[in-house]
Amino acid sequence: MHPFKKMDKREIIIKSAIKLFSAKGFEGTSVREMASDANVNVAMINYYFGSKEKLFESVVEYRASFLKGVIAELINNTTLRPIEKIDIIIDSTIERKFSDSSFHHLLHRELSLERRPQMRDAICDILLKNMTSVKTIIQNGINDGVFKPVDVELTLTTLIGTIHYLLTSDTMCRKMLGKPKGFNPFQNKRLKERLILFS
Amino acid sequence: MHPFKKMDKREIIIKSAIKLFSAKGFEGTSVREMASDANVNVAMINYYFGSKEKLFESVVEYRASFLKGVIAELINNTTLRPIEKIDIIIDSTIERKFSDSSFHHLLHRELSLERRPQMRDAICDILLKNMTSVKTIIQNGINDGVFKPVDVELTLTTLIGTIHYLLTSDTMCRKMLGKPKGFNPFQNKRLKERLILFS
DNA sequence: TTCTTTATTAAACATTTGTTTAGTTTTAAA
DNA sequence: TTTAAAACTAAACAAATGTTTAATAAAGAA
Repeated sequence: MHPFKKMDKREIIIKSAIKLFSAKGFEGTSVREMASDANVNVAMINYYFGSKEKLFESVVEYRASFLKGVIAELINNTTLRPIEKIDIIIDSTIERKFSDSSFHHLLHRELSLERRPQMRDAICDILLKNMTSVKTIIQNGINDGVFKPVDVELTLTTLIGTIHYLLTSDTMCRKMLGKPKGFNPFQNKRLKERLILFS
Repeated sequence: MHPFKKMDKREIIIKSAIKLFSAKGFEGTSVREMASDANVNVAMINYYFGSKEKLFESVVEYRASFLKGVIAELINNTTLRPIEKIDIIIDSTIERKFSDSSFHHLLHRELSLERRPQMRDAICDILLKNMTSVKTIIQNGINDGVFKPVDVELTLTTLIGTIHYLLTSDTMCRKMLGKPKGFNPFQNKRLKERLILFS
């Protein structure tokens, strides 16, 4: 459609979109806000992306392909022990999600809305892919007798659920743990070790 | 402001607001939608509530005072064992949240938005009250030597996080567990028992 | 009844929304 | 340099938004 397009402004717009969508939600952000944040004419958004919805899809696409490489490598790795693999996955998941928690919020907020179901399913499938991979690693650990024969799905759900909850409800968590604003619960070694114990 | 107001239509509007806000978010829902859903003139919303934001506040207020009684009773109860109290709390929390999961979504979606910070803090404090109570129950169990001396805050966070996650990401969870749409993970006895084990 | 307050309505209001148009500048290959 | 595609702009567009207004209907007390 735009075979000779420059990528600069496209990417600038996407980055502004990530920032504003994350902070204000889909309907809460106007194309004019995003345009001015990106120092770009309003019409550029429709020029590059076609519509606001398409821009959102591009945002998800832009961010979606970051973590999958880590897991893919670990699956085929035979030198690392299963528990070490889980450790790495937890580490990188936590680090990445926390370093951009507003995007994490955006994702799960849109995931919970009834509008735009095709978008929700697309996001779902992307996340599900990584989960299935982690499931394989845990299952391998069980088969090798390294892990206790736990309920794999529930273990995984508990694991992700805890991380997810700590991120989405950080305000509440901070209050509950009596920590000041800006406190990163995942920098707490003890907490991470306890999370790992569940596997 | 409205000393002789009838409560009928007010409540009808609030119920429509809960439904639509839950499904479409704050900005995603128009006052006209809510008015027509409640079979009420658009102006009635501003007449009764003053503004769309005030209506939202009323919605939160309307729903906020439902569960706190259960926990308050359990705190003073001396016949039930701590583990039984936790069981009851988990049961009622799960049942209530799942029976109206769309409201749960609404709450945590608005909790994650940066706009309307005073509203977010109000919601936070309400939820925090119940949590602190549960914390007390767990702590009592530890002091009496019934529970292992676990990390109370983290245990609680894990507990709530898992429930929260199962609710907010039900679509994904269902896919992960390979269950059909409409499957209620909390009807699964085994899952509930496992959750209780964490305490 | 009369009279004042409350409830309700349809219409208009001013903004903001996403999108398009029509025109201009830039770019780069021929 | 010429030329055609791409990048970009300011302005206008139609639709939807939250809110207000002005008027009327209903209700209840005097």
